[in-house]
Amino acid sequence: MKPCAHKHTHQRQELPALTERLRRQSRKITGPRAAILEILRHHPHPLTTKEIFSEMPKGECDLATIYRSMHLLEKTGIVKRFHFHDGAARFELMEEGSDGHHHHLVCTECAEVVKLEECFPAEIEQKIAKKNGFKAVTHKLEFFGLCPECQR
Amino acid sequence: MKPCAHKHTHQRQELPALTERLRRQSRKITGPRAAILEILRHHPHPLTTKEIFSEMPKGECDLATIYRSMHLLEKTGIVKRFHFHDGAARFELMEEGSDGHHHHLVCTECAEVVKLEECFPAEIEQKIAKKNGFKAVTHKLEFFGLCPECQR
DNA sequence: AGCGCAGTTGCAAACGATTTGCAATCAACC
DNA sequence: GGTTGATTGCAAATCGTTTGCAACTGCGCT
Repeated sequence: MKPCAHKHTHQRQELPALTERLRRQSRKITGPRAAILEILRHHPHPLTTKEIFSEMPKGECDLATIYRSMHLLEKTGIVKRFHFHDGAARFELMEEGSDGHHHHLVCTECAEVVKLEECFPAEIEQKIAKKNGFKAVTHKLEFFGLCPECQR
Repeated sequence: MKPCAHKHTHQRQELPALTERLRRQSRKITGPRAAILEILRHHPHPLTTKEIFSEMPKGECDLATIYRSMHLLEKTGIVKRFHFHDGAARFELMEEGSDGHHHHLVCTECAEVVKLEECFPAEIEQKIAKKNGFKAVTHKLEFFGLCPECQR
């Protein structure tokens, strides 16, 4: 996996603000959880559990703990889970308040990830829902292609 | 998993036509492969490997063989692989010639699947590709919601 | 500053989907 | 019908993830 060189427009969220969101849901701020949030704060891509694990100072916590934490963070709306081509789930910090719905453009070669503003047109989604009698319709959408670096 | 009652507009592909596509790529027509194609022919939804396996007359072939066959059929363009919410890959027969690109609307409750005609607007996809300097961009898109049956 | 306990953790074992090594078997061409 | 490389069955391995359980620890209460 090549290093990625694209620019990030995120403003990084502060750790206290993040732990506050946990605390507000009467969840404990533990070492592993703080470490995970720290890592996510410094990596503006979706990270796999394994990647988070290996970023952690010398196996500071158990893999199982990370899996459990990711479920908790997802449930409390602090991170969002994504699936790309391989089997592993990836996680990204969510800004507070936003529903976090967005999509990615992923390089099939080097796995560089660009967060996108574009989304599937709501009118068409509604039409699809109505035509088939479905309710509460959402979608999963990811784009794949060759990034500038990998096109040669 | 409830039985699904929606109407299918597919015209079913003939088995000889399917095996012919295999033969053309100098692949052998074996018992397991013919059985898999037969099962896919009669089930117009995306099926998991397990589902194909259990449709098979009294464990006629090994699970590993089905996995291997699905890779072969995918590589030769006879089936297409889909991923829905759960971990398991699903497979659907592709019509010869068509690139088979299409999407589904999946009930989150009963897993009913509707094949969709709608697709992500090509102009927007091109704009995304150009804006980020990516080439050969495609997308994965699936819709999820509550089907009419499950809305109560 | 200390207590108590529900919430958390580590560890190891269990899991489900999928892959693989290997020796036996078979489809397709001669 | 025989040859042979492709294909299969079987069992063991792998990968991502989950779980049972006993030990441990935030943090609200005193």
